[in-house]
Amino acid sequence: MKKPPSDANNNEDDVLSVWESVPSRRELKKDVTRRALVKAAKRRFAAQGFEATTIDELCADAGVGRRTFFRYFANKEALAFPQRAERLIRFRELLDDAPEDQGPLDSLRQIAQLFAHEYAAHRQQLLAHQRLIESTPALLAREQEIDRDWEREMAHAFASRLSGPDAELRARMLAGAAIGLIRATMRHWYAMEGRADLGQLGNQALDALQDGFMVAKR
Amino acid sequence: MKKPPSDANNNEDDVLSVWESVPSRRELKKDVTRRALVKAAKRRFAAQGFEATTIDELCADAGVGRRTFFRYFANKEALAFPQRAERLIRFRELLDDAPEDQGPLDSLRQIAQLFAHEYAAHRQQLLAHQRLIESTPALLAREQEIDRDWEREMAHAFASRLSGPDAELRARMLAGAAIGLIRATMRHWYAMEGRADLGQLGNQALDALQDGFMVAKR
DNA sequence: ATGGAATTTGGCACTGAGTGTCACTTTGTT
DNA sequence: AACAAAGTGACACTCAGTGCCAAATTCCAT
Repeated sequence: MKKPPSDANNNEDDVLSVWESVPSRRELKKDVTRRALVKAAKRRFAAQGFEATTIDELCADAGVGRRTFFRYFANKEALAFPQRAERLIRFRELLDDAPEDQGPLDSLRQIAQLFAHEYAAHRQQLLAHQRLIESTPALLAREQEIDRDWEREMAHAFASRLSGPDAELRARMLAGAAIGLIRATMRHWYAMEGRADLGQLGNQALDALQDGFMVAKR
Repeated sequence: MKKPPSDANNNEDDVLSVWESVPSRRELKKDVTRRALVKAAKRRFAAQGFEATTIDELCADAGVGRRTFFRYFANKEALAFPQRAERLIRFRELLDDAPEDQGPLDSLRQIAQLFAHEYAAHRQQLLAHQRLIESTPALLAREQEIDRDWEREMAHAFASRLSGPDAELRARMLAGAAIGLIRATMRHWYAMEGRADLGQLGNQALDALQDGFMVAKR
């Protein structure tokens, strides 16, 4: 669970690799177990649905004790978002790596374009995943939890780029509006079975956020 | 569970009352039970916290069988939002009753001002409630579920006021951004212990949504 | 290679949420 | 008063999630 087992003696490998840990035998095995559980979940969720799948079944599939399962995943829902942590980290890095001289929304726009391409490339997979989520209240709740993670990340990144007295507040407001807007956009894309141009949708959405929702006032 | 027990014969009472049901003896009793459960929950959640409170305890407090509890509330979380349905209905009515010649965001602004006043009036109560929610993951999830209800309501109301080809999409985007923005604003207000002027915060938030988040682009 | 320390594992027992069923009671209707 | 409908509570059950502990595995130093 901890990266450096002991820093008394370092292998010579670490000299070149920039602080990337060597996949010790234990780590390898854990990875295998984790993958086995995720794989089993993937199959069973698709075949039987989320709620009808019992943790015991998954443990049996993966050849793992029931108690062990909960050392890998905090709960059944976590199985449906196995990449949650990694994705969040990546998003943070993208935000951090954005050019200093770029406005928050411009950075976000650029990142959105990147994701739009990736999503288009994995369209079928994503559609199936979303169908699972949307048919399962518990998973919808988790998805929103994930959105809050991303919102926090955005608010943090934006706050460091805004100035003024209530920069913190404005950053949080912007992040909140952005994530709400993005989620709505994604829902639309999913509703269209991923046929719409996500990059274009994203731009349209961020345009509105940037320049205002100019709603006809009669 | 159904409003008209039978429409073969109506009491003469119904002639004047505009489709308001008479609180029959059964309804009265159900109301008492419901209130007893909510009251018990209120006390115990405040005293022991949400998770440490067991449904059996609440049933004992209310003098009600365990099985009966689940006929009144779908789950333990529902106890923390006993007004959920009523509040949603009221919000819908406020949206519906908004002047025809008013832009969606202007209607929203007006409703926000109304809520701002009410929230300020019940500050202490709301702060306590929010503290409970924010200390309980399960309740946070439910709160977001409620936000989605409100978002849907807004999207529906906005869609009927927008025109153009993708009015539906723009309505959903606006609603998504609005609810995200409002939630962020509320969090700020709660974080300030409700000392900030919520009406002013709301206006500031909606200004940004209407005129755009003019973020410094260097 | 080997022994001891640290980590991982899985079995067991337990709590608590939520559901199906059914007999019993209460309320409404005639 | 009698019959029907609605509401109640007890029982039994499934399943998620947790604490505990002894056995197994991996790591590390010699």
